[in-house]
Amino acid sequence: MDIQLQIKMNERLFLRDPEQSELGKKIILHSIQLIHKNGFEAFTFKKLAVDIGTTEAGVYRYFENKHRLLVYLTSWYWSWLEYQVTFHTNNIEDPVVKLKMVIKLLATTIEDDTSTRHVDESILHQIIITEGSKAYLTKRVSEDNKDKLFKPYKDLCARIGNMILECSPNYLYPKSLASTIIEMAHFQNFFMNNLPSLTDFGENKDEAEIVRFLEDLVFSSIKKP
Amino acid sequence: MDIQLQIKMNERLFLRDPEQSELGKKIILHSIQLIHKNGFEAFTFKKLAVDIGTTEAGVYRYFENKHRLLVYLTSWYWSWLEYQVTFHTNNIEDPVVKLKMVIKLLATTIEDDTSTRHVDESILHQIIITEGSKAYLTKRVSEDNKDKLFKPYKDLCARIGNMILECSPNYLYPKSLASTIIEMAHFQNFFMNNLPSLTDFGENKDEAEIVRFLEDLVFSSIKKP
DNA sequence: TTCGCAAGAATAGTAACACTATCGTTGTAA
DNA sequence: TTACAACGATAGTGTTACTATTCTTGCGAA
Repeated sequence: MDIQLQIKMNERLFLRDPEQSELGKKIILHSIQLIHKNGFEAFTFKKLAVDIGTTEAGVYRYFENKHRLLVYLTSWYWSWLEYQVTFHTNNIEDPVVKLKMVIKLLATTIEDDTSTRHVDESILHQIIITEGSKAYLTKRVSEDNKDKLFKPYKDLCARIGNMILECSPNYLYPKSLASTIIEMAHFQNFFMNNLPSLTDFGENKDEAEIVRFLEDLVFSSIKKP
Repeated sequence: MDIQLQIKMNERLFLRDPEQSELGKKIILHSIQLIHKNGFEAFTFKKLAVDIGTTEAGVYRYFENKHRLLVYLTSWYWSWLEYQVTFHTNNIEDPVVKLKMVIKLLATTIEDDTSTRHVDESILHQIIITEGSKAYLTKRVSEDNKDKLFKPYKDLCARIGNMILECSPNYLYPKSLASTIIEMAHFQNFFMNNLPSLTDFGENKDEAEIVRFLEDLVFSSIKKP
């Protein structure tokens, strides 16, 4: 079975749809590699163009600027992750089991998904950990939000919020708890690997411990008194 | 009583100590205003120099580059906040009351502290919310960490972790919970004001609700079963 | 009183970055 | 065959992120 997964992206994210051409796919593939290698600050369209074998102008035909490209990548990631969540929680009745599955998906490094050939999800996951929040921590948030650029993130958050309510209909902060899980799944991972004294996982550097921490956090909070 | 508070900063943060001269203090004061106004991405030493009435080269004599200046500001903020925590929890015996005070200090906008004339803490607080994590979300984290640039952040985190242990000596994740509180105090605030559907506080936009959420999160987690 | 020096002002210069514009080529769909 | 879209090639502009040099001023020690 060789099914290719295509994610429909918000058209405001790009000037020309990168999924629709070879050059476009190369831009996605190589930008992920370059950002992962040098970090978003050091990433430029010039370097990307050289890497691909095209020109700066070529890249600019697809994306307005590098920030938009980052928003595109994060957006793609959250959409893909919501698909993963849907897929892996399908047919599970117990909302507690569902929520545990979500936490695992959020906090565990994913193996590369072969159904999306031009994206390496495990590298993208690393990028989102380090650069993801830069997509919205800007003066442009509100504008970008009006253009619905953060919809995938918000959809995922809403879905997790609903699972929390399924577990515990009276819990007061489902959405905030959902965004907390999402952010902390990434931040605790970053801290564990880079500033370990901010976590309790510095010794083993084991993602499974982050999962346990998050499960403890969530289920203590939503359990009825 | 007119007592001036002076925070001893790590010398690697600057080339020349900005606290020791008028120009230095102006750099701090105006950089806070400019970053708040235009965001860190749009902030440049050129603009800062014009704003102050000096030259680019003048600013470069104090700070290596704008990232270092950001690290300086965040570092200053965390030191100042730890001082606030020490001050406001002094003589409080009950660790639960102490922890509640900390959450309040973290999640509530602080009035300007007149004992530090060249820093407006309430604006700085806003900056840390939006730009704070950019100080460490870089490829340079490990190097900067070796230079102990994040010590104030880590100290605060350790202190809160210890309070958590005072409340509940058997709790398994005091440091991770501490960093979670710190980060979420800021992120939930940012979300509330910019991406409200990621929170449960969009209607009233009241910081007190963030405090209640965090208190619920913390005390549910550390309460013994 | 002047000498020496550090802080800052003034100015200039460079490489990289973030774009924008123009023009020519090529493949393909009408 | 022709018309157009995608891309390559090239050029150019203003800004950013620095570095370097020279000059002025004020201040403390000799």
